[in-house]
Amino acid sequence: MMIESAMGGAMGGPKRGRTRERILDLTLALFNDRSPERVTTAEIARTAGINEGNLYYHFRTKESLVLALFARFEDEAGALADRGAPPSPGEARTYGEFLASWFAIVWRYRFLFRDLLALAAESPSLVEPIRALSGRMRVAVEALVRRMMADGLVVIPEEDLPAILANVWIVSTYWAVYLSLQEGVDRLDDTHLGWGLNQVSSLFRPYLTPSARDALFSASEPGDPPAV
Amino acid sequence: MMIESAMGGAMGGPKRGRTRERILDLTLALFNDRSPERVTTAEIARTAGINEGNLYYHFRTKESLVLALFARFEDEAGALADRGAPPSPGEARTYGEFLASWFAIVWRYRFLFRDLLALAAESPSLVEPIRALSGRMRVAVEALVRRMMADGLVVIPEEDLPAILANVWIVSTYWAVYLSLQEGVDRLDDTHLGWGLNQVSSLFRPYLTPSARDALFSASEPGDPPAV
DNA sequence: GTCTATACTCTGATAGAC
DNA sequence: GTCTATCAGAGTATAGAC
Repeated sequence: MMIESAMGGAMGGPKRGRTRERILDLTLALFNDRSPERVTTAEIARTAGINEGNLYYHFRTKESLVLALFARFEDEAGALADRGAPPSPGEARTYGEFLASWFAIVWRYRFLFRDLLALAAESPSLVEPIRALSGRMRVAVEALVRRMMADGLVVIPEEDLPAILANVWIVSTYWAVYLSLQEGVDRLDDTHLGWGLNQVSSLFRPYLTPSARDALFSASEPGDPPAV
Repeated sequence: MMIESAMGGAMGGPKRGRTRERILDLTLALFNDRSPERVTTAEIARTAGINEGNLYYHFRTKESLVLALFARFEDEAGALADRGAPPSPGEARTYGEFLASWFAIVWRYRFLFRDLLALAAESPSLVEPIRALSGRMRVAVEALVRRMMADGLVVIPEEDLPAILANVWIVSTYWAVYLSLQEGVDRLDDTHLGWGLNQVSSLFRPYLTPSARDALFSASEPGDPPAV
């Protein structure tokens, strides 16, 4: 991510110590397509065009691949969470953009979310990081929503808030499963992100103040049906 | 379920051709606890107190165990879906009870929902049944909601309905993951069902007419926090 | 119906030459 | 850094006696 620019000259060889990154990239793609359990190290090596022994030079265990990808994800998600709410509080559109950023990250690393419990069970060292990150996002989302309330964009009874926040987490994590299963979408792509965003924003819709209804989520085109 | 009472006398031997059912029962428990992928046939046999060879007499493949359990689930879910909406339309409480029945079934067979996509990938013969059943429930839920609308319990703009129905599916399927991950509930049990029910009903809450707010979901005690 | 013994395959992982 | 073996273990499944 920030390593790219740190490399010296020598653009000659297509591989310049980048094998590791290449492996991670295509492993992410494979894991997203199926779960890690159903992707073998042999397949990863073959896809990378290298030998299995070589793969194990770069990653001594299969789990370390998952760990490395989680670290990548954590970097991106953490940066977003720390950045917290969007810079200009009054600007309604930015809320939607924050949500869109979060969605894009979750989408990029969606294999992590397909079966979080299984992931935690197989990589116990991930249990705490997962929980921590999940909690961090939960706090960020709550802060965001409270700012929306303070800005008068939305009116939510205090007692309704916890349930809504939990539903935001659930829907923003698992909308893709619904889409691929119920709507028969075999291979999801970026165009379906808008649909997921709409599902989440629909959780807030009944609470929106009239003025906010127009401004909010205008970036994600609320009414869009999935491009199936 | 209805076989129990059909058995003749001979209560002497604890096993009376029931080994198969016993296997299914404990396999369901094991699968619910971890996914099928992480439960071995050896473990199933050991838990059943029988030999592995014997297990293979009753179920020639591991997949047939999953298939048999899905068939069980399908029976229960199908019966509920066909029964459709509750008998007495005017009675608000019955809507909540229908939802509760659905929840109980999903809960009993929760391993099927933990990673539906993986399940479909590994048992291609389940793809259509899963999709069909999922669609059937979708229709049943929509009919239910429309009756609630007709009965004046709830007021939902037509354009909001599709998103809400999708969210009902998503939340009612994956609330348990949120609970165990975010709230740190290690072993979920029936007492947490109320929490899940509340999450789903909270999707309708802002649309409820004042009179319905009191009557509806009174069985599930809306405000209940999870008994963590 | 149940057990013993065994076969076969897949997969993650290691050792060591180049 | 990369490749060629090669291994050990797990896990599904079968054959056949009782």
